[in-house]
Amino acid sequence: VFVMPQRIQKQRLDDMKKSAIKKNIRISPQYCDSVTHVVTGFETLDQVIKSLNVELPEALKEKYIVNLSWFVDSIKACKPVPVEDKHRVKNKIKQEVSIDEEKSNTVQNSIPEWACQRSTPLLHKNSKFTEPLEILEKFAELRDQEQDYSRALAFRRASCVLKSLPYQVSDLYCLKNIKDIGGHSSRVIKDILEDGYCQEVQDILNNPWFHKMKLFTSIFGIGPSTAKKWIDKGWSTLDDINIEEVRNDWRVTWGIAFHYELNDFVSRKEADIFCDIVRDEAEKLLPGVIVQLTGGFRRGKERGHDVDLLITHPELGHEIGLLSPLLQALENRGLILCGNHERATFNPEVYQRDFKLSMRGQLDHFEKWLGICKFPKSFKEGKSELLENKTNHVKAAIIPNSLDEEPARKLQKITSTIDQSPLELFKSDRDWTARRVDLIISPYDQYYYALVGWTGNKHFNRDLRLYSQRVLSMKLTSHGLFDMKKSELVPASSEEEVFTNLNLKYQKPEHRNC
DNA sequence: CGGCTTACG
DNA sequence: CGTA
DNA sequence: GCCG
Repeated sequence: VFVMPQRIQKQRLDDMKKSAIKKNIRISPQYCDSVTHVVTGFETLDQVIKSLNVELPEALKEKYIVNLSWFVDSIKACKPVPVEDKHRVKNKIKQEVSIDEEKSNTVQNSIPEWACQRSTPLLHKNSKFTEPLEILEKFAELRDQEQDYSRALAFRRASCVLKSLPYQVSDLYCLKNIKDIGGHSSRVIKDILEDGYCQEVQDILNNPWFHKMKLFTSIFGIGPSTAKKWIDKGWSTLDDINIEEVRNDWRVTWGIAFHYELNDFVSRKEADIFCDIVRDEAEKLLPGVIVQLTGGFRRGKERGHDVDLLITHPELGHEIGLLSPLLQALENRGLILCGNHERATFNPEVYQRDFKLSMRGQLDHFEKWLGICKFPKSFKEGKSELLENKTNHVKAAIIPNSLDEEPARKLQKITSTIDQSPLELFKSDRDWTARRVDLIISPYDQYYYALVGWTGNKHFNRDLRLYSQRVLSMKLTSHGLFDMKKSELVPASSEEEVFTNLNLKYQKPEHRNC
């Protein structure tokens, strides 16, 4: 037996040779005519021939060219075992090429260039690459310098295309012909393939600045800019934050006080129960109303950071005026902590510029409420009926967005309606948990565009909108689709129709986790 | 070397 | 600038 | 950062 040393770890090679000699398997120190078996770490015959550099490759045909498994089996059996098919090293030149072609063909055929043309499930086979890539995305996003926002996008696109692959990436060859994975992302994937980790990513994870940024930007109302200012003040933890020095914004005030709960996960059960309650209350006010849970939960996630509810009515216009009494009803049930009601503002000035004229024509009914709700702890066990007789709840601060009030007056209104400071309230004995909630009202003729927009995810929307613009010369928003060539709105009466209008295959919500 | 989703407060 |  |  001659064992070719290439592609075999030196220690392993020595160990195996020693074992073989012990078992009376004769090992030849070099290749020669008397050799009957050639053991190799190479995968194809042509590599073997090339490496042996023999004058007469024909002579090889009379010998067994086998892989390490034959050698291992033989050592186990204490004698050279019969050569089976699984042991043979095959001349895979042709096969290899055809596999590669096949791969690149399937890549070209089944991996379309736009994320909105692909199916991207929540669970996929390449998390060990996508998670580090998304660390790089987050880092670039937080760094927030000149081109960083777009660099973040590039990492997200690389991650996104890997999520849509039906197979696990096992070598860099898998990446050939795949778009959006360039030099940097390839290097990250290569590192993970070779070492199991990527040092660049590890450095970010060990970077204290990154952790401070992540902590501060996780506060509702705090973005990269404010977070940086806070770090420059020398603040590192939530306790370092001096509330006196902080922007007087209701989101920040409540966001800091309830940071722990707001960053906890909302379970699907809680979201469903809350959605049912809102639907009940809305139905009382407006029979026939549609209340749809959207966001991550609609995409199949079991946990989320907020609850998004999209509300409409099949009769166009019937949804007008629903939100205020609905919020009142929710407050009467002790469910509302604070929030901001964005009333539809019909501003004639927007008619001054081009296509927006058409987009905004139907915009005057747009209404939403972004806020924090009080979810009774009973939600988690699924006992929603308990909250009916709740009495001892704190009065809610609903901030009206009406034009006759100055900002200062609005802020005063918050503090005057609340008996305790947010922090005291957080520390007090409660039977509820603070949860971020978005309530969105949509007129029915915009509803299916709103449904797509509010179902997300964020990257799916970005991609969908860019695709609309670039490929179709159409402008997509959560209010509608505008054909810029024909200068007209394209209606949709189902979610499927939104995709048809965009010349796309329908993607189920569960497949929009880009 | 330009472009990177779109809209609201 | 921050939110979706 | 990656593409056209």
